[in-house]
Amino acid sequence: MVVLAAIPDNYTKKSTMNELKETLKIHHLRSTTCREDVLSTFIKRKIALSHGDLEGALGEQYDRVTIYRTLKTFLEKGIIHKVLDDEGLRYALCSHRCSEEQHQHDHIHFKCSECGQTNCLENLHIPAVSLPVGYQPESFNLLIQGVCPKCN
Amino acid sequence: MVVLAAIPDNYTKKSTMNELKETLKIHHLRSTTCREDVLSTFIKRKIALSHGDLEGALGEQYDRVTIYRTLKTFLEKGIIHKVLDDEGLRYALCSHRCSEEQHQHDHIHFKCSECGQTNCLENLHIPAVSLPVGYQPESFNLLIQGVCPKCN
DNA sequence: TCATATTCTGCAACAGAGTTGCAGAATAAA
DNA sequence: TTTATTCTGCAACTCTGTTGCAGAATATGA
Repeated sequence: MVVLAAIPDNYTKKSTMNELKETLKIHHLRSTTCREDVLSTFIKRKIALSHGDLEGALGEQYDRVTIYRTLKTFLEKGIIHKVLDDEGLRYALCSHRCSEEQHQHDHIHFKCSECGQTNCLENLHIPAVSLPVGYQPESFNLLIQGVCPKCN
Repeated sequence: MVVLAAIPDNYTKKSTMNELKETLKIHHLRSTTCREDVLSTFIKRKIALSHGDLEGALGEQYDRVTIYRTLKTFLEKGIIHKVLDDEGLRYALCSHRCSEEQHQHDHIHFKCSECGQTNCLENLHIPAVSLPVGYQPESFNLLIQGVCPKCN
């Protein structure tokens, strides 16, 4: 079955189209050009995107509201997740297989203070934190700010 | 010298007033009733507050804009810091001695999914994360979501 | 205590982010 | 191809946050 992270970099347009449709289908969403374009923008750019970024990329083709609703739907279905830094809210693809029911909750994000881009650091674990008595943790979100390899 | 975290719970109104004025003075800010009230709200509530929270508490006494500007000033002076979760932006007192020049950048925040309150967990360290080659970290921000001792 | 330079506040007006209702358009499934 | 369901665009709105400016309040030195 299709997992987003498995989509190769050098995909052909046709196979991508099928992958996109497939991904939407898995999450019980209708295939529409807007959803395919939003999804494909996330896949191509590989970084966390704000609503503004998407509006910049697709704003002439789709209404602001539609993009908002697409993001909201993708969030609910577990296709993307929120990424927060001190500049505001962005979204990034869920690399692990998430769904409406089950969502991978631990994330490490790295925000570069030079280029401003935010990436998910996959395959990294957040080390255990020993919390004071009484605190029952459910999810962890680590935001690291610094300089990324490209800008280093 | 006065450190905010050192202000006792059972302070008298008068001594608090002096503490507040003192704190503002340390950071080279004029004492105004708005600033004192905002500061004292943070001290009393002990949790991270949004602009909306403060407007709810002080909105009849002060203009929206003034509260925004007070928060901005406090941020710049290192009196408070930003706290982000998936619901948005809040602010919390800096417990360590921060200033305009030097700011303690590593924070652990705990957000309770029951009562919705967010606390800073002082005295806790974020464990070392081994980043991929090329990433140069500068600051760490860990948001833990779960159930707090009060709601447990 | 008073005068003055500096800083703060409130108001008005604005920009941007995000939401809602509704009618018409597009999709999936029979 | 038909039909039920879902999606989209439009209009209008709320909420958050910002800016400019004039008048008010504060700190400082005399």
